Parts: sequence; C-alpha cells; structure tokens
Amino acid sequence: MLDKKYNVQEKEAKWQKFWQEKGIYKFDPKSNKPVFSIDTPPPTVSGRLHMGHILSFSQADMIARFQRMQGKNLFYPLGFDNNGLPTELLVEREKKIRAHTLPREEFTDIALKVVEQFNQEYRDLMVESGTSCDLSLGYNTIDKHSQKTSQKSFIQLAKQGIAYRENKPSPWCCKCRTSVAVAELEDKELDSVFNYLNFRLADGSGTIPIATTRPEFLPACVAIFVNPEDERYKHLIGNKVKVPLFEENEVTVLSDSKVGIEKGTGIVMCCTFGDQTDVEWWKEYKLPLKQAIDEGGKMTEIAGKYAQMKTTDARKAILEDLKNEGYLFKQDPIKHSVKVHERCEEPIEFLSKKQWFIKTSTPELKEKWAELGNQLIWRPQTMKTRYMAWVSNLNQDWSISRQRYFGVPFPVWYCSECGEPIFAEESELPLNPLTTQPKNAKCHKCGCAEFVPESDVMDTWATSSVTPQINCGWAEDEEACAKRMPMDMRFCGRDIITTWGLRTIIKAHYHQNCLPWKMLIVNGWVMADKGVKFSKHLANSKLSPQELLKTYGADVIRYWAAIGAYGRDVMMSEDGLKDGYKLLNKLWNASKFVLSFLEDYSPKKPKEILPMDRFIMHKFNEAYSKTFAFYENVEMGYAKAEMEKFFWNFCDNYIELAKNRLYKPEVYGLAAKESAQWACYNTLLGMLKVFAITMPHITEEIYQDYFKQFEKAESIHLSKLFKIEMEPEENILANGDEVFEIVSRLRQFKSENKLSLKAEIESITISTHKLDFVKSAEADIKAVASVREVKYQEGDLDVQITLGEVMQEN
RNA sequence: GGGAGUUUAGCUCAGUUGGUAGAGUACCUGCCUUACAAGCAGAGGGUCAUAGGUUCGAGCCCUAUAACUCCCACCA
Repeated sequence: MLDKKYNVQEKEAKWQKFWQEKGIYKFDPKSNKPVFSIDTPPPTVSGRLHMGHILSFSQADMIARFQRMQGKNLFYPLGFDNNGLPTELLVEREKKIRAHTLPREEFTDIALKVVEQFNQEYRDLMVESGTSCDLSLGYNTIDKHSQKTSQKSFIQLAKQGIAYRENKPSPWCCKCRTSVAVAELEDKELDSVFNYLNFRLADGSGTIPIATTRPEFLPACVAIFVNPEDERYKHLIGNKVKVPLFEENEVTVLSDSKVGIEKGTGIVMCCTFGDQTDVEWWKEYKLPLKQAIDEGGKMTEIAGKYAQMKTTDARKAILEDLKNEGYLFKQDPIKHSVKVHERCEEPIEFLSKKQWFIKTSTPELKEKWAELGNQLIWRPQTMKTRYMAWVSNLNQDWSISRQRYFGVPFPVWYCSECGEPIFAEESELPLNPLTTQPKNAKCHKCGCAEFVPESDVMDTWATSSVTPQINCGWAEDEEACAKRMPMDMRFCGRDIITTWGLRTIIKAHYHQNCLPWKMLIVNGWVMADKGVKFSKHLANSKLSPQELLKTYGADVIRYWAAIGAYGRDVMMSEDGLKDGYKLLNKLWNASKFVLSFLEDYSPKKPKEILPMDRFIMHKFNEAYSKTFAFYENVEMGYAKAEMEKFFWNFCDNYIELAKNRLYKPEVYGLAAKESAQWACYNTLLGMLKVFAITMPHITEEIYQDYFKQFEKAESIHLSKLFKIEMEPEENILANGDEVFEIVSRLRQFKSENKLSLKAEIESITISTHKLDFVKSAEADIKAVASVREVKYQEGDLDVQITLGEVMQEN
C-alpha cells in the first residue's frame, strides 16, 4: 500500500541508497548486451556546482535512462576535472595560500586533500539529483591514469612534430603568473585614457603626434606605424623618431595598412608587446624584442628609473614625467574593451617565452576539423554553426604550457648543452621530470649527459581533451580502446563547444583517427533572471541546487530540466518548479487510487477486454510511440510533455469513466471489472516506466510497492520500456475520443447550468456516426454523468439533454 | 564591422510539410464527484515585434527595420 502522502525527501534518499547498494547503475563488462557509452564532461573542481550543472547533467541523464531502459549496458562514468589552474586557484582561495610561495610537493599534497573534499561534495550532489552515473568508473584528471594518458598523448604528438616548442609571444596573466590560451580570454569594458604624445623626429625637424593608452610601454617601443594611404604622414615613412623619455632609443617610421587613419592621430607606436597587432608587426617586420614587463607585472630593467614598478604605478609616474617634460599635450578619457583572463578578470599582457603548442591552425587542419564537425551528430543541429564559425576563424596554434604547479607535468627534459628535448619512455609514465632522471643518460644529438627538466605543467584542457581515451583505457591497451571509440555521446554547455569540444575532436583525430563520440548534445544555460547567466556568485542563494533539492526534491527539479526545445536557455525560478510538483502529486494519487482496485488483480489476460479499455491502451501506445521518437531525437522536453498529456487524459477521463466498474462489480459484472483492471495495470505500468526517465524516485517507489511482485526486474530502471501488445483495430482512437467528447458535452452542460457534476440527468439523445461503439460504452457514459436513459440517432455528433423534474425543481 | 539566436495570451512557453491561433499558469464562474481543493468542470483573454512581398491562403516562405541575447573581429 502506498502512503497517503508521498514524502519526497525520505523516499528519494531511500532509493538513492538502494540504487547504490544494489549497483543498479553499474556497467557490466561481461554482459553481451549492446553498450551505450557516455563521455561525461568532468565538472571542473573550481568552486561549487550550480543549477547550470544540474540542468546539463539531468538532461543527459534522461538520455542515459532512456537507453538503459531499452536494455542497453550503460558505460556512464563520472569524472572530475581537478588538475591545472582552476583547481589551483580554488586551493589558494580555500586555504588562503599562494602556490608559488610553497615547495611544489607541499602544495600538491594540500591540493589533493582539497580536491577530495570537493569531489565528495560534487559526487553527493550528483547522486542527490538523481543522476544514474556508475560511480565506480570515476576518474580524476589529476590521477595517475589520467596523467599517464595525457603524457602519452603529449609524447606521441611531440614525436610526430605535431606538438612543438617555440619562443612565441602569447597571452600572459601577470596575476596568475602563467601563459593562457586564446580561448581563455574574455572581453571587459574598462575606463581608460587616450594620451596624446609628441614624438620628436631624430633630425630635429619637428614632432609627430601619437595617442596611446599604455604609456608604460614606451621603453618597449620598437617602431612607429602609419597607414601607407595616409596623405598627412606619407612623407614620414623611413624617418627616425626619438622615443619620449627614452630619447636614446630611435625607432623607424614604417607603414602598414592595419593602421586606422581615423583612429587616434593616425600614427601608432608598436611595442613588444602591447597587443595582438604588435605581435603580428613584430613578426612581419622582424622588429627587435624589448620586454618592458616581467612575469609578475613589474617593469623590467629596460624601463630605467621605472624598473621594478608595477605597470599601473609606472603608468602614473611616466605620465607625470611626460607632462613635466612637455611631451603630453592632450588626454581623452575613453571606454575600451580589453582582453582579460577569464579566471581572474585581470587584463592580459603578451610575453615571449618558450611554450609547447599543438598544431591546429593550418588551412589543411582547419578543413579537417570542419569535416569532422560535419560527421558528428549535433543536438540541437544549430550548435554546429558555432563550431564551424570558430574553426574557420582559428588562426593560432593551441598553447598547452602553463607556468603553474598543480597539473600534469610535461614528461620531458632538455639537454643542457644543445637544448634537444629528451622524452620519457612510455613505460615510465606517469612521471615527473623534476624528480626523475631520463633513462638514456646521454643526449642522442650531442652526447651530453646533463639535463634540465621541464618545470611547466600542462594546461587543464590538454588533459580534459582526452577523456574518451581516459575512459576507454588507451594508455594501457590501444587496440581495446580503438574498439570502444567513438563513444556514443558527449554532452556539454554551449560555451565550451570551442574549448572542450573542438580539442577533444582534435586529440581523437590525432590518436585514433576517428571522432571521439558519435553525438554531441549541447545544452543551454540557466538564466537566473533576464539575461543573467547562472554562475558561481548565485550558487549559494536560495536557488542553489542544495536548497532546491531540499525543498522540492530531485524528481521535481528534473521535471523542470526537461523543458521545451533542447539546447535553449532556461529561466530558473521557483515558480517554474510548481508544475513538476503538481505532476508528482497527481501521479502519486492516481497510482494510489488505481492500485487500490488492483489488490485482487490476476496477471492473466481476461477473455474479453471492453472497447473503452482497449481504447485507452491503444491511446497509450500512440503516446508512447510519439514519446519514444522524441527521446530518440534528444527532445526530452517534448517527450515528457507528450506522456504527461496522455497521463492527464487518462486520469480525468478514463479513470472517471472506468471507476464505477471497478467499484461495483456487483452492478456491472466481474468481467467488466477484470477488463478495466487489465487496462489499468498495463497502462499505469507503461506510463510509470516512461516517467521513470524524468522522475526516477517516485516511479521506483510505486514500482517496488506494487508492480515488482509481477515483474522480474529488480528496479524499474532495469526494466524495459514497452508498448502494450494489442491487435490492430480500425478507428479505435477516433471512436474512444468520441465517447470522451460526449462526456465532455455533458459536463459542459452541467457547468453552464451551475449544476453539480453528479447531478442526475433524466435522459439524453446522442447523435453520432459511431453508433455501435458509443452504444458499447453506454454503461460507462451513464455512470460517469449520472444519466438514467440514453437514446441514439445516426447523425453528426450532438447531445440533446432532458433534465428530470427533480433536478429542475432544485 | 561579420555571424547566430530570440520576439506568439498578463506570465512561462509549444506551434512539424503554408490551410480556422495552442498548452500550462494567472484571472473569472461553477463543483466538498466514495484518489487528489496542491483537485475537477467550464468561460474570457492574442493586430503571432514592425513594414513590405510571394501565394487562392502566411505565425510559418522572401526582403527590410527595431529590440534583446550570444559568438567572432576591432579595441594604438
């Protein structure tokens, strides 16, 4: 017997425990059932999970459950991404320490402890939100196996020349003291000042005006550029100019079409490196390299008296001097957007250092990425456009070096004599070159026996881009891995198509020469309010996953997550959770009611099933087919809505109609009861299974309480979705709907006449073209609408109503 | 500057191939019906962002415009 009220918190905790203890979601490596593999994106351990994660995981979990309930063997791991900068920053925040002030080993020990604590928190939340991952398959991107996979990937790519080391100016974050990838940059609007300076011509013939927002870059000025088309300045090309405050530095005026004639004064100073254009000019015109800023954001020796000052202080001091010495003649406040590091929002600089890169941006490769993008199944389809646009705009190789501490080390040393890299043997991996010496004691190029270990670590993405390989065991067994790839599905948020998405495709192409997965499903964002992305700063509000789970439970939240068209952004508000709560409550009451009539149910099919009972089962099958098609097409919202529509119809029309037969076999006959029992059993069970995809807890409770005694499966989640076996029957759906319509007209009549729904009606005359079928349901119609007598005539649907004298007096 | 998406009832959103505008919610009116009042039945409510075009017929197709969101580029 089901409880009178469904206690969400108690039941959900109970079944979560049951699923874990019985290993309901465990992958079975020995089974010969078809495998469905999911490359779960390991959440970055960098703070707290928010509703965006819950949305993404819940939606993907519905696909997982849909596949499992077709009898597939789910390979569904839950990993965590806890290597690299984001996690390091978390550890620094949590423990109030700075990584570069501690010995690396000590910091790593602390970090691993913090990571484990957060992993547990993440894992608990995933279980509490009803995710059906196999927790025993979990991995950490910082664990030995992941490190080995990542290092092996690096060595293979390096040996093929796909990964290469080069001195290249690249974006650098002075706060995080590391290089960052282009994909990790964001734009930020900042207040700034356009400073107009007079540069003196070296021959003493006058001055030229130049505007700059970064006067502290003057010591690094290596050239002046004008537009070749600019009539005002054409004559200056080739002249020498003295750099203000650093007059011993003379630079040449060059011309380039990138200079905007309208912008500033139309003359630009080129510094190494103020921005991306400077980098390009430096390369193109082979300009000297002058580094004015160091790794920590302080001025270098070439800045003379400004050396060791922070850039912001240096700017003030330099501006003061420029003013005093008459160089500065105008200042305009402006707003401009600058590139900032997405992790810390600090403006980035360009620094030239030796870094490892992976080749991604040649025209041939870009074509390959596009081709692979076309082979991949995208859900929703439109997300492919974003990927394609990014690929066609790719113009830089992927930088994977980070000058940080907590991450996967590069398994490489450099010959101290000739600089030749010496790679670790595959069998030694994972390995840290700082604590291990190379096996071959001599450099194969020059014979030198002294080595310098690489102290950089790899970027997070270098490892999280090999999750399919981590999952499929590539580091141990390449052949077995090849059989498991591509995996069936990957899901992710739309913001990381270009980072995780593309890079995982790149790695799978280089290593397995195939796609990492067959299908990529891309979910939208959760918006806290109009246009506000749900992110960390809202994670602790009353809209945090923990709070919402406490109040509403996982089933309601998952119901909310299965919303509308897949891939769209979703608004998060408590109001949006009401519908789910209503359905849950209705499902509970309806099941309780129906099951109360099934206490003496026999699983033997009755000889005769009455027409309206056949109808409701056909109607279920119709809804089931539509729902199934929606799930196959990764439309969880439409699928849910389809079955829900049927469920409500089942409750308000069918149960109302059939309940009299179930209540009173002495009036309507035992056969009529058994027929309804059969229809109720099959339809309710069929619906429960479909609802189990969205609402795994309540459906399990109802299944375990009643259906399990007749069904074999240990859990509803290990049972199979089914369509009720029915003989095809012409017009059954239209016929049954006609009966519902007749009942609806009777209700409408009562409502319009402000009568109680149980008010008795003396007699009705039904006009219909479906006479035989409607007559067969006469007992049901009479019972549900309290009608004493029914007359019939052939004709278009119409219901004539004659009230009895008793009712008229009332 | 280039591109993508969105715009439908007070609110949140559906609307397949062009054929009489839909749901839930809110509001209003009834109903304590031997499951559920967190329920049931019923009613009202829309110039489908705007302006053109194609068509016998446009929420849907085409062109332009506006507002909002996002991506890319520029940002001296």
